[in-house]
Amino acid sequence: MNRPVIRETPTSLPGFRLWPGALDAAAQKTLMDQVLAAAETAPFYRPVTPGGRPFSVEMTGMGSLAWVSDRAGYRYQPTHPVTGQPWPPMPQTLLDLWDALTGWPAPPDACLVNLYRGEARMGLHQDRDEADLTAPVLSVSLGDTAVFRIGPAEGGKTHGLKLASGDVCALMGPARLARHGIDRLLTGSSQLVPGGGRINLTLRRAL
DNA sequence: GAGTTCCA
DNA sequence: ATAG
Repeated sequence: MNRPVIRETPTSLPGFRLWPGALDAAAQKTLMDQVLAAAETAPFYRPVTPGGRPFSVEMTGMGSLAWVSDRAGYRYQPTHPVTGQPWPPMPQTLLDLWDALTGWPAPPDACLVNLYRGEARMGLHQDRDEADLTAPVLSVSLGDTAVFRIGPAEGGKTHGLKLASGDVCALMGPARLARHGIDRLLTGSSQLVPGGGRINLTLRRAL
């Protein structure tokens, strides 16, 4: 990355790690441009749940695999569901960030790109569609600040925190299966995403 | 606003 | 049935 991580904020949930401002403005812009370039060939689309209800977020992906949802269920697949083309490659900056922050010995093979605009949100859920549930999940926030909600895997009390552009967080170890979601955006808090909104990059090992 | 339960 |  252009710039090393400055600090890690302690959190009350063991295994949930937060690096506020891990990416400086220049690194955010570089990454934003890379995501927009990827979206030229892998356009954002709106998935549906297995029950046929549309998501409020739009999605695309990068890397050898990306997570998709449709009437057939949840899965990782190697191609864009609309174009049928392979996902664009994962930017090297993301592979470097994964190495630097997680130290996991194998690189991520999937990067889900979620676009939040307006009232878009993501209900509380667990990431459990990956083959190896011990590998970390790394999340990069770009654009508008969002209220992120997280709580224990077993259920119980959750708490909300703001994730701003350039913040990076991880679910690892005992927090790997933590319940988490996005309550709402603070619309207009950033100008990074063209047309406004927030883009979240989620790096995972799907296989 | 936060947290729980239910529905499908 | 699902991250709705």
